[in-house]
Amino acid sequence: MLTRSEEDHLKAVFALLQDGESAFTKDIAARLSTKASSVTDMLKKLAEKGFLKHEPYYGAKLTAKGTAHALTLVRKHRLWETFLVERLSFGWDEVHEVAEQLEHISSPKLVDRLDDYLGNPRFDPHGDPIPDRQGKLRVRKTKRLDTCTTGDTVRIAAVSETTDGLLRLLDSKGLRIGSVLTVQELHAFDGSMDVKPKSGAAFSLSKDVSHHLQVESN
Amino acid sequence: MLTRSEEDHLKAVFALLQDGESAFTKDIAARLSTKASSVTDMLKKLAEKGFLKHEPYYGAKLTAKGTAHALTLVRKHRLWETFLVERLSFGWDEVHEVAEQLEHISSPKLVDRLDDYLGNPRFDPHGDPIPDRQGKLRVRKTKRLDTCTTGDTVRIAAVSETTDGLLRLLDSKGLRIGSVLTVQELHAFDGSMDVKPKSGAAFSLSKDVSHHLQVESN
DNA sequence: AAAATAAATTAGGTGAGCCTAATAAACGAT
DNA sequence: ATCGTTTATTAGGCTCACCTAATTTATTTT
Ligand SMILES: [Mn+2]
Ligand SMILES: [Mn+2]
Ligand SMILES: [Mn+2]
Ligand SMILES: [Mn+2]
Repeated sequence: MLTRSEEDHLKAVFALLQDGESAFTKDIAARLSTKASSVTDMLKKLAEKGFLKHEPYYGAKLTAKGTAHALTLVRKHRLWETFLVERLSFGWDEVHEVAEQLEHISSPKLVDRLDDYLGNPRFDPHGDPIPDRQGKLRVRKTKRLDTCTTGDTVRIAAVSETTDGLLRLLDSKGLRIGSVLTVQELHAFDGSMDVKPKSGAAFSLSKDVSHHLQVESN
Repeated sequence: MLTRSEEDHLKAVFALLQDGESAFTKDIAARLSTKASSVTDMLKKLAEKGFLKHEPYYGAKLTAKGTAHALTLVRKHRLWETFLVERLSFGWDEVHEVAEQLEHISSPKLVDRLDDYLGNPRFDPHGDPIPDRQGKLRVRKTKRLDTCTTGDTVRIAAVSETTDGLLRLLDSKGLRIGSVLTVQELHAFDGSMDVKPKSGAAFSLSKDVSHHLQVESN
């Protein structure tokens, strides 16, 4: 049985490994708003318990056991977010904090029943894939909107980095998961991009925004 | 903000005060499977924070603030139990443990949305009243089945003490909240009682069981 | 290659929440 | 009124999850 703090560290390592090769102490600390020395303590403990390998000064990698447990956390987090949005009418910018608590509720029966109750959703409100009962995570090949070029027509698949501010900005522009956009112009000066939604007038997106939108070809 | 442990202590005091005048250290300890010395520590802390008055050697009483917070916990606990049974098809003997965790999730919006989603239920799966948004607890006047006499016809209103074993025993006899029974005979020897359900054959209930059934006149 | 910088670890300390053992208070029975 | 029992509190110690400050290791710059 892992504590809430151990689970949050494990999840941070998992998230950082999604792209990079290793998860580094300072990045874990930043993600959890804690200090590097605290992270070192925790990495030692998690390594002792067999959830990860800690190579001092060279970061951490998950073991199979660690990956499996991290996937149950991700599954719970995303299922709860889906419940909050689909059933309790929360906004997609209001769920992260609560799901951060709910993901630590320990009851395998609860998770699986919730999954069925929601109709075994494949993606959470932010477009992120939900691991299935066996912990299998279906990864889609998407690209970032800021890597697209003029004329591309794409569909928004996911928002990476679900900070409330970004989500509310998207709301205000009428953008959501599934929205279809055509890139009209790129501005080298500030990296901003003019896009045109399927219906409605074109508008501009800053690099900060387009960088965090995962899109797929339409 | 109270910790999970503080909240559990507060809830124990609240539960013990329902009948008695004061909540005593040893009873709180028994209820939480902890030691009296740990409870003393916690009572001091909760008293300092203004949730209760601790009269050393004479137990604890809740302040208005303490009662209000305890009621939010009871509300959350019972709403989650209702959700688990009504929406996720849990048995009434399977929900206590999980609700014990869920009651500590901190999000006023979540509780109230859940309440609405469930249709503002007045009672939980065990027949216990659910405090409303304002913390008002509607108490019914019920009597224990073991205080009834021959010929009484009553409806089961609630099960006090929701231990899994008792609940499963009731399941096996086809008894649930709302079941109507007529008392046929009392056996002084062991305190057992013969009862006849509305439809079906009469059967016997031990004192251990009848003592924990709250009933109301039909 | 040495020096400067960045990152990580270690050392040592704190408070929360538990424990056991020792002590003190309350209370029922003689 | 005192004794013995029950109950509660205090004293002291442990682990966990943090922290700051000091030190060590790795990396980048000169
Ligand atoms: Mn979390
Ligand atoms: Mn999400
Ligand atoms: Mn609880
Ligand atoms: Mn209940």
